[in-house]
Formats: sequence, C-alpha cells, structure tokens
Amino acid sequence: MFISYSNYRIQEKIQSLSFYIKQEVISLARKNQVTLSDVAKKAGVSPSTVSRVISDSSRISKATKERVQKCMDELGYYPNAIARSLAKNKTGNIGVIMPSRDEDIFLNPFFPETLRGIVKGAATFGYDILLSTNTEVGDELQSIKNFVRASKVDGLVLMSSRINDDNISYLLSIDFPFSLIGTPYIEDSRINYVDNDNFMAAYELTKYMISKGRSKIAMIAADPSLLVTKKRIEGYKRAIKDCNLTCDEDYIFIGSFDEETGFKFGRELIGLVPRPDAVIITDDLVAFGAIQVLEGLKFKIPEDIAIASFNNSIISRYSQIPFTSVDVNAHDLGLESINILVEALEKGMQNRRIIIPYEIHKRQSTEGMFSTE
Amino acid sequence: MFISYSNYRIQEKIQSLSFYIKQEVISLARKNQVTLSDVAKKAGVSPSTVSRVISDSSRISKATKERVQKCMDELGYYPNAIARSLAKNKTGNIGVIMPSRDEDIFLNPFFPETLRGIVKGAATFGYDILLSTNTEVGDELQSIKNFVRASKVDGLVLMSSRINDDNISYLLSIDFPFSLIGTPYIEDSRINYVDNDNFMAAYELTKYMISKGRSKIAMIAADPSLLVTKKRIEGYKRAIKDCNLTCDEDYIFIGSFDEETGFKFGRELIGLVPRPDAVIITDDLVAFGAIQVLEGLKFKIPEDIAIASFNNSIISRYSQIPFTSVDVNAHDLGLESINILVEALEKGMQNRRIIIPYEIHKRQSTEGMFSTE
DNA sequence: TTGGTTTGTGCAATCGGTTGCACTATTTTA
DNA sequence: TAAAATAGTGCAACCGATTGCACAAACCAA
Repeated sequence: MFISYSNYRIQEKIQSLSFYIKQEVISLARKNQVTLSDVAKKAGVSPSTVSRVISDSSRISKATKERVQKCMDELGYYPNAIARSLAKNKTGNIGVIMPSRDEDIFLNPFFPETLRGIVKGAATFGYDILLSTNTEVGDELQSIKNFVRASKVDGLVLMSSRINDDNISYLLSIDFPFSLIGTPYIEDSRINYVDNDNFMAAYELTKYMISKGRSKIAMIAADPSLLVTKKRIEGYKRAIKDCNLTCDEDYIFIGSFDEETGFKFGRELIGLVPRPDAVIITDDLVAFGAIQVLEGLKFKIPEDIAIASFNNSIISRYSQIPFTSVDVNAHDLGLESINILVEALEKGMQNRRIIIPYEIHKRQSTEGMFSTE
Repeated sequence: MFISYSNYRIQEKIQSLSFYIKQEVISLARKNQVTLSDVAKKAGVSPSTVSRVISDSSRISKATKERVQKCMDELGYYPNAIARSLAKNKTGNIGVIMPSRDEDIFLNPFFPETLRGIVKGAATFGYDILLSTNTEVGDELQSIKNFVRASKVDGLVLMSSRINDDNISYLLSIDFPFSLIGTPYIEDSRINYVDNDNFMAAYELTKYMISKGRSKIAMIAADPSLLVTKKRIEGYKRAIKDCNLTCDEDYIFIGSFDEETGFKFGRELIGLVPRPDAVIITDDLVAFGAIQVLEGLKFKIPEDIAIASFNNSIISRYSQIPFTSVDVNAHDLGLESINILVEALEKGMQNRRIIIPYEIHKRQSTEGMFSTE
C-alpha cells in the first residue's frame, strides 16, 4: 500500500516529528532549563514554597530557606523571566521610543548620549531596555502600540515631543506609564518629564550675542512642531524684543538637523538685507555646515558674523573655528528620564518635572566685534 | 475586642487588599487586556481555534477565520507577547551586548553607528532589541547570563571580541545562538561573525604611506587583547616587513580609545630616534588628539609627519587638517550581524562569516613629501 | 485542658497563550 | 456502498512562574 504524501496531516506529523527531533537535539545541549518544580522536588517541598524562598517571604522558616537555597545553587536554578512576567504582570523592561528618522538619529550625538544615560539609569534599577525598531519612518506610534498592547514593557521613555503629539495622547488615553524627554505640548499632571529650559537657553544665548555688540541676529532652526525648537525660537524672539531690536521673520530659517541645512541657509543668510551679524543655530552639525559655507564665501567668523549653536558636541570644540555651543547635558536627561519613570512605576509618583541645567560654552565664534563687557 | 495590628497576617491582608484596590483602580483604565478566550467566547469557538486563526493555520475553514477575525477586530484584540513567549519558548527579542566601558562607548561613533544597523536589521525581521545594562564595568558576562538564563532573548549580538573571550566561551559551552561583530579568537564552525578585514586594511594603509615616500612608520593602537587591534597591528607589521623596512617595537604604542592617548603618545612619538615620518592610529579621536599635540609642537602635517586612522568619523573629515581614515562601515557590520543571527535562529544556518568591505578615505594628512605615484 | 494565635507549608487557580491528539462530519476512493 | 481519507474543531495539557486560601502543627494564655 502506498502512503499518500499529499496527505497534509501526515506532512504535518512529519514536520512536527522532525521538529521534535530537532528540539530534542537542541534540548540536549540548550534548553536544560531548571524549573522551580525541579528545585521543589529536590528539596522535598512544594513549588509555592520555593517561590516564596525566592521572594524571601517572611513566612518561610529559616531552615527551609537554607535547604531550598542550597538546592537552587546545586541545580544552578535561575528564574525564568518570561514566566515570572506572565504571573506578575510585570516585565522588568522599559521601552525606549526613538524618533524614527533612521539616518539622523545616531548621526546627532544627542541621541547616543541620551541613550547612554538611559542605559545607566536602567541598570541601577535593574530594568532592561527594549529599543523601538520602527520599520516605517515616522511611525513611532506603531512601535509604542506594539510594546504596550503586547505587554512587552512596564513603561516607556519618549525621546522627543511635538505639538499635538499623537504618542503622548495615546499613552494618556490608555493611562500607560511613561516619561518624556522634552516638554509636553499640554499641561497634564500625569505627564512626568525632564527637559532643559530651552527658552532660557536661547534667550541667554541671544542676549550674550547682543552683549557682544551684535544687533542683527538670525536663527536657523529645525521643525518648529518639535517643542524644543519652538521653545528656542521663543526665547530668541523674546531676547530680541527685550533689547528693543527688531526680529524680522525673514531672519528665521527652518531646516533639519543636518549639514545640508547649514550649507543652504548659510548661503541665504548672507544675502539678507540688512545682513545679519550673528546667527543662532539649533544644532552643531548645522552650525558646522554654515561655518564651512561662510568661510568658503570669505566671510570672517566671528568678525563678520558670530555663530552659536546647541549640543556642544565634539565638532563645536574642534572645528577650525571652535564655536560657542550650549551643552544640554544629554546624559543627565536620559538618566533622569529613567529615575522619574521608575518612581512612577514603583511608587506611583506623578507630576514630576525635572529641569536639567544647560551650560553655554563660549568659544571663538562669538567673540565681540567690540566687547561691551 | 481589640484587633492586634501586630498580627502580620492581618497586615498582609490589608496590604494585599489595598493592593487590590489600587489594581482595581488602575485596571479600570489600563489592563483592559482582551484575551484570546474573550475572542473565542464572542465568536463561539474554542480558544485553540482562535489561536489557529492567528497563526493562519490551514486547518481552519475560511468562514471561521473570517468570523473570528471580525471578532478580534471588534474587540481590539492583540496577542500578549509574554504569554506567547512562554508557550512557544521564543521571545522575539535579540540581546545586544555592548562593551561596558560606560564613558567610552557612545563617545566613539562606531557603537552608535553599529547599533543603528542592528536596530534597522532587527526591524526588518520583526525582532526587538534588548540592550545590555551592565552595572559593573567589564561585566558583560553577567549581562549575558541574565539574558540567557532568564530566557529573555532568542539570540545575542556581541559587539566586540577579545583574545580568550569568556563571553564567547560561555555561549559556546551552552550552545546558545549568537553572532559576533569582529573575528573570534578561535576557529569554531558554530560562530557566525561579521567583520572587516582589519589585517588588510592596516596593511593597505601602511603600504599607502610607504608609497607616499614614508619609511619610518609608527603606530598607536589600543588594547591588543581586542582582536581588531591585534589584526591591525599584524597588518601593519607585515606591510613594513614586505617592504623591507624595519619595524621596531618602540614604534608601537598601546593606549585606549580616547583623546588623552593621542596627546600622550603624540608627544612621545616625536621623541623617538629616528623620528617617525608617519603614524597609523586605530581611532579618529586618538588621531585627533595626536594632531593637536603635534601642531602645538609646531610639527607640520603632512610635511613632517603623515597621519592616518580608522573609523572615518566626522572629525576626520572636518579637523583643521582633514585626515586619512578607514571607513569600516559600522552600519553594515550591525545590519549583517542581525542577518546572520536571524538566519541561525530561523534556519539553523551555521558557519557564516561575512567580511564587510572597508574604504580608505584619503585626505590631506597623508599627502606625500614627494609622491611615488 | 481548651480554645485562640502564630507559624510554616501545600493546594490549586491563574497569568494568556500553543499544540498533540481525539473526535465528528464530510468527501473521496475502490 | 462500504472503507478510507480529508476537513474542521475542541479538549486538555503545558510553558514556568505567583499567590489567595486552607490546613496542620506548635504555641500560648486562662
């Protein structure tokens, strides 16, 4: 009698059989997971007792604890985090949602720096970091939902905030714990965030320019739907106004966080009438691009035009013309974002807002034409 | 009758009660997890059927599939990843083990770049990235064990390899799937890795120096227990030998991946007799430090001494004197490390070794005193 | 001695899925 | 037309923990 191999049931069976064989082979080496029950059996107690020993329950006698502990050591037992997560409805993971521009993200040292702080913070509290891996650009919400709805994380860190931020709205609507790096677009006591005072930073930077004798100050910013950009533009405008200078909208350029933006607007900048004698730029890389262009066009920095920017990355220090830049302390932003999140998770703390101090590193690019100081 | 509050049982009860109240409150908003059984109930089928609909089993009729699907949509069902992990013994997570130097890691753009590739690769295959968060410096093995023994990940990516690497030995000993960025210290068909040909890169770079008329070539390297360093030193030595030049051990300096190393050895370098007319450095940041020192000491680059290094980071392009640097293509290293790991996980592939091409970006710092080309 | 505590442990349900196997109804084959 | 194969679904065990409650033994006060 022929066996009909078209019989998919058999195929299934074979498949599952070979699966088992493979698993078996693998399991000989790996998958030698010692379980709680194994320990219990060896120690002659019930699994619940072992579980209580692990959590150091006060209801287990010292003698039993020691005996069980010994068995655990001997068997090399290590609790299965997945099973524990399921039972306790807690994962021990914190999800980090990175802006999904792919190219940009790690180019700008702000994110790696922040991530370093995050990792460090998580380590001290015993959490692991789950990184969002969006395939689609701009689809952070999808990553968030994947993490949240699949219960893969206990809480989230959002690394940026925008106006009418969908991510924030969603998380608030389902009341899921998160902390934000940046200032939220709405006041809501449930939002824990950490940020610099970007308004003041830009304000102070602009004032500093003015104190150095500059009066026609331009700005190159990024997408103003990003709160950080918005705040900086506001601070800049306010300083101009407070000093009774005029702030033409022509003087504000909107680009992105790359060198190209610096090239492009550096060129346009010097075409303005009257020509600016200073420019504030929201990122070092952009500033660097602008400097290159301006130098190429034979403008002198800082004599003809002063330049200052944000992030205080390595290139601001080591560019041909070292330029003034605001250190936002990205590492601490990351670290504190974890602190407040963990406090929210473990102690139910709310309404935490932490302002991380910035620091203006003054360099050659903003030296005065004539100093008023 | 008084209630004895010292009765810890009662205290426990109260605690658990308040816990429940809190949980209850929370669960009103969050924790509205729709489960498989809910869907099953609504669709009037058994949970197993729903599960099979999710996995699109061929054994469920089209009609049932559609009906169940509709119920899932209506209820907003989303499978719980934890429960699934437990049942399938697969997490969908890949652990990334970063060298645990804390400060160094993100300072050097190599790691962020690599991580970017890793994240991108993981996204295409639908895996999430779990980052190692070692508290103790140099204690990657602990992180690895935490991930592996707790079953938090399906596989691992190691971002560096050393001689007699404990991490590799451990993973091999328990036969746990991983891929390596770098070349392993031992031949083992079970190790899948991706690397540059660091020997050839250094060899070629050295030859290039020689072709430019240099004959006394020094090297500043990092810890030679790191395979990457070892290979580069070997390539360098070989090139020297092949050209019948002498390679004094004095010409080789061992430091770390920071500017300080550049400062220190830049200074020592020019004290050597005979004085080197070229130096190969294993990292841009170090090279940058060296350049600063040398310039400070009034040495001309490239006239007095040529400089070349590795990683082609932004500072190699934009330093006052742009310097020659080898682009190791960190992004692709990361991306491929995921590719081979996933192939190992899902298809049992072994013995994969991928060499990512490097590219020497030639810049001003290696222009010849006199060109032989 | 008796009834009430206090202590220490185990039972069994639960977390939310997956899957081998059994079972029925329908179709195909001879 | 009877036997065999196929299709569609459900039962129940299982993944590896946690935890409310029950229960037995030891202890204590009156």
